[in-house]
Amino acid sequence: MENREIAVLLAETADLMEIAAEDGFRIRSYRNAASMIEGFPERIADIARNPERKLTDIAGIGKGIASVIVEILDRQSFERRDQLLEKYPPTALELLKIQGLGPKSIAILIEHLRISTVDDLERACKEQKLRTLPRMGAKLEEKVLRSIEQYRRSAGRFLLSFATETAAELTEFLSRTPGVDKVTAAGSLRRGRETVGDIDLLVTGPSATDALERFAAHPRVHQVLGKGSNKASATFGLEGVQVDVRALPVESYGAAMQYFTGSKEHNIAIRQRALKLGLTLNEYGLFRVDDESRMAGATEEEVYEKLGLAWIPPELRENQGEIEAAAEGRLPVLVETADIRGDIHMHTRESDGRATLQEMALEAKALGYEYIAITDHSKALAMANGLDEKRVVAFARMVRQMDQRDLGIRVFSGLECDIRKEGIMDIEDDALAELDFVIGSVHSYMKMETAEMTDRLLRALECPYLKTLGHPTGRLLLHRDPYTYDFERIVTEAVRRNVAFEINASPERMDLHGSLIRLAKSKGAKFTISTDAHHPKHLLNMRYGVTMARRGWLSASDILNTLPSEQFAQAIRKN
DNA sequence: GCCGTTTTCGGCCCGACTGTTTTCAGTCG
Repeated sequence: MENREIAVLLAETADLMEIAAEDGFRIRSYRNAASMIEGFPERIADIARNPERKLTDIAGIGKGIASVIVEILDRQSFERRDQLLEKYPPTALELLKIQGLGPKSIAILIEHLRISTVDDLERACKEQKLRTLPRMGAKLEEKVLRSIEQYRRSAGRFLLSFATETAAELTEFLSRTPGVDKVTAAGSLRRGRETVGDIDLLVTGPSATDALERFAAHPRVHQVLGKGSNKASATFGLEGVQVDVRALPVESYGAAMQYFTGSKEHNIAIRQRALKLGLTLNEYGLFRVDDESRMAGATEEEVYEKLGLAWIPPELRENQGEIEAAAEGRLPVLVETADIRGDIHMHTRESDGRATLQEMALEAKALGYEYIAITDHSKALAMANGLDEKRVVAFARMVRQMDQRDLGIRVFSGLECDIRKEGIMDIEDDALAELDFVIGSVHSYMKMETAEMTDRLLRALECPYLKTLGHPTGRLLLHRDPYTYDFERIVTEAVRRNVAFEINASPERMDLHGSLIRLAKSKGAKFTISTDAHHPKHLLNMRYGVTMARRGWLSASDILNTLPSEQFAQAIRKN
């Protein structure tokens, strides 16, 4: 059983406990344990099995949850969860995703109206049954109906790239308000999560509140959800993403940035730390508890500093050890987009790309890269006009004979070679030997059993020409789950064979996930970051790969394509 | 249910907004 699955069981149980109105602190413990487990770099199942290790050594896991985990590993559930599921239908968890309804209301709806699905809820609203219940009225019925519509339209989450572009559009728009000095995006967008639920924009300046009016009147605002003197909320654009704009006094801007960037878990830990120092932190500033005097608030740096911490990059703020690292001065220097010297996964018209090698190379050069690798598909992807051995060899020769001085950028001959069902590389070794750089990727049979997929990848790793595993988990965000295999085993074998892990920067993939990157790094893995571009404009997506790398705590030295061209060529030379 | 360099018991993060109220519970971030 994987960490993510254990975490889901604990988190869902916490939700049910909330509906059952159990002790809030106990619920928080379950949630906390779930989030620690989800981000934990080792497999919890392995630790539980190892007699020399103790689950209770993990922060947030004590005796109670340790025994729950053992039970989960044994039978995929545990006693308290079973009891709650007898009382409440599992579909009740979906109701929690409806904005405006919380656990208390849901408990009442289940008890009085036997509501268990979103469809039930919609019917009850339309039949005006909610208003018969305590503390519920006509306005709530309307609000819930709107929330249901929103929920169905978007499933509530959006790609980071979409949120980034939307935030940029609105930031530009709001910045043009007279008397507005600064507009900044906060929230999970700033932390670089691969999907975000809503967009938080913070505005400051002498007339910051004018920006709220201006926002509410924006032609692409779909529906204003609320507007006061400090905050305006609205759904925006065709997709209906929720945007919150907050106006803040300049002396609170840093505290607000800290507060609204989150994560929730990070903030709780930070505020606990503040209390231990006799301080209290809220979105307006850092204050002494005894005389309420202001200690900090204008900038984030000053808030962290007064708490005895180095400034923590937003990508790390998940309460996964970053606070301890900041206290001890051992935060990593994270990789930046400017560190990347070459994009080494891209396609051309030779397979399913939209541009020629020259067009891709010129765009890469314009972006300041020193080198690229052209990595078209192999023949298994017939639909993509993948290359067979003959074309592979011809392409490698063509690149070798090409006068690259004219292009002004070095071009490595590469291939994204399909890893076939049995783990065999799609192209014969003697053809691969002609190339500078081979990526191995899975594109088919992604629903294999874990053990079978592990064997498949182990077999692929035996190929002496393989340099990188492309999009290593195959996930498509909001669309397709990652395929499963024994990740640690593959990491160990990849490290032994000097095969790197690709961090695929395509906004639909952002594959690997941050916690897997961190796990792989802890085992000594190396990485590449590439866009998998099928068009020159896709080369701009590099930032999303770098964001993922940062969420995996990587420095430039962990990443092969931060090397200068000659050293990179050395690094990918055949073993 | 977790945790501890004051503690193995008694704490556990903080504030705004809203709707349904006549003083506040519930929800959200």
